Amino acid sequence: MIGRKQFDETRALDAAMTAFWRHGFKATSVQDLEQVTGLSKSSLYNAYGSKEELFTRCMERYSVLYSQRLQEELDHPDFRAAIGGFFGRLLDRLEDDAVPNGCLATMAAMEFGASAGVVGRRVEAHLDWMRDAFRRRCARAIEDGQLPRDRDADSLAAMILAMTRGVAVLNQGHSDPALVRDAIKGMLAALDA
Amino acid sequence: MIGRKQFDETRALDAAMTAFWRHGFKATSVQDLEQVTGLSKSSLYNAYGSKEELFTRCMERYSVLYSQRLQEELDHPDFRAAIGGFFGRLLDRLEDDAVPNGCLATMAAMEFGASAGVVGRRVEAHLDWMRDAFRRRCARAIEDGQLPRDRDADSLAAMILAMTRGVAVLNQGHSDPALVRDAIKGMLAALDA
DNA sequence: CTTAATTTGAAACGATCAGTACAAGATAAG
DNA sequence: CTTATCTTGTACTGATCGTTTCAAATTAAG
Repeated sequence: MIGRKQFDETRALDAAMTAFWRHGFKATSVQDLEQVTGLSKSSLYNAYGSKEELFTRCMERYSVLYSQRLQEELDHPDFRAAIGGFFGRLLDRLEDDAVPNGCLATMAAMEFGASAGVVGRRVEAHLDWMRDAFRRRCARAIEDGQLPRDRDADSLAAMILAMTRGVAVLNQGHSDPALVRDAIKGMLAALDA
Repeated sequence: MIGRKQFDETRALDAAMTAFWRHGFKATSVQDLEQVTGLSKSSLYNAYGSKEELFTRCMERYSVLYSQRLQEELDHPDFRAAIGGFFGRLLDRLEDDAVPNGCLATMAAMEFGASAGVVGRRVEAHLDWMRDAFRRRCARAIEDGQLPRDRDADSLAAMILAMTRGVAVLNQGHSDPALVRDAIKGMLAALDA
């Protein structure tokens, strides 16, 4: 098929995102991307420029589709319900077979590190953005008395952020789903005390 | 140089481990391994069999050199000091420039997943082994009254395990070392309450 | 000294990698 | 209908991938 563009860029992006998410950046070849998107090399390079640019587009899309939705849970007025809801939905997603295990952003963090490259900067920005959402929610809980006044929103938010990365690793690296459930349960119990 | 073996296998293993740790499995080529070990392909393949076998040897060595040492901190009779000591030493290591960022086991978990392969099984075993150490320490704290009786050692241990993975990801994916420090601080505060 | 065992360097293996060149084919504007 | 523009399929690029082969070189045993 030739002439005007034959495919839905968003649909192709989703397919590529899933492939990266499942296997990582390096382990996903351009040939793999051809298969999952149904496109040819020419179309891929014409539409996205390079494998790395396509990956960053996938990270953007991942943020919109998954991270943003999760953050909405934090709006719940009850702090405990907000955090519980966040991790509850995260847990649902981790156990959903229709979606890959682990977390694309966490995978990118481990594979690219805090490098000077485009991806590294995007990883860092993603972490900052998520931490900020947690921090705001914790500060609000301290303000309205749902958390003791002597709690520190900054460090609490950093811990919650670390937990999101931790459960992603456990979900990716261990076949027992109860491990992630227990970790979340343990965190919620610690927050309650 | 030919005849009897010309190199120290352990020294070569350490060099390979560091390279894998720094760049990941796929991103470390056999050519890279030749460079950092100073050995030729023949010697590497003669000594270790394959890249993947060499990697599993590196994981074993990593366990001995780093994870075991960390677990010794858990022996401290005071629970809070035990956990604080564990994460304090972990933090020291993460901020030590002489050692790569992140964590080899966490990297392996993300790169290989809970796959059927040899590495995947080793990742799972590593997680089980660490969780067990935390669980035993928590159970002891519940028994001797340093933790409330209604705490659950299983889920607490899972949470602590998740935190170890989480801070490794943050250390790898963010250039600000304060982020990891804050996360640990937040966890210790939550455990205290 | 002879012989068997072992390690090493060099070269090559086919496969796969990301990326490109280019012409054929289709559309849209005139 | 003509022409300019854009997309796509095919083929190919040089580089690099992990691994193997093999003979030269050295040692250890008989």
